[in-house]
Amino acid sequence: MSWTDERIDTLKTMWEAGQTASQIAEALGGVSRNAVIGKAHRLGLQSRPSPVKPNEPVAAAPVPDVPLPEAEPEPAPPPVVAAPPAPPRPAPEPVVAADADEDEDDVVEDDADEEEDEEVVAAPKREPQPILRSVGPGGFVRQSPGEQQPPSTPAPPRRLVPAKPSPEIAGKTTLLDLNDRICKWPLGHPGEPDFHFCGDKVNPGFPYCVAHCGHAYQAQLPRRDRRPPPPLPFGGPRVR
DNA sequence: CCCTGATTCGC
DNA sequence: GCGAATCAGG
Repeated sequence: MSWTDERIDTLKTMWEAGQTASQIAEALGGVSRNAVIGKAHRLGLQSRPSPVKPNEPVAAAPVPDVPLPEAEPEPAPPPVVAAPPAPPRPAPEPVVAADADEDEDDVVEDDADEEEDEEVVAAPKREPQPILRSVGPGGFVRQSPGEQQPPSTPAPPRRLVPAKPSPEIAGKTTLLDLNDRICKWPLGHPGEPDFHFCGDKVNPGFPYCVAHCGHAYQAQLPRRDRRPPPPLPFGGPRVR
């Protein structure tokens, strides 16, 4: 694979959106995580908080010694005397109940008021899905060599709550929502306000849902009668 | 172990 | 320019 404008655009967009190199590589397809990172750097994309990167080299000139004769009234540091510090901070007790002490006399009528009792479930850890042999709309059959992950426990019936992105993009599948099991087919163009992804369940084994697999994977037709308008994931060349 | 990004270096 | 190999932190 080569770095076409589209692919670079995708890389930039996703990188800036905070996607991991692995995710980007997977979305792009045909490239490794390293390739993505390498390219990102060559493009001059700013590195995001990486695990291995404490801080700047030695920058800070070890400011000489500022004796500060009469410095500020430094609160007496704990005179080390084996004084078992305060173990305070009892249980923070994750309170949810707003008022329980004051306002004992609540009105006794509205209890049907079910606010969003968000049950924040940890980030959707991506876990392999049971691979199901699938057949694309065009009748193609995926015959992957030796890359079929073994089945694993299906995700438990958890209710995922979106981290509440921006109001206008609510309901849309954004870059941040991408994972292994939703259709990554792009709708719109990166950078545009309503750019989002299909978001349907993927055709197992593919990055797109069944419908979009139909667009992405075309049966090879004789050159003579091949359709010009190609798939162009991620919007393809910007048309404005 | 897994993950992450950074860097190096042969191509 | 590219990306595998390697490194190193979490």
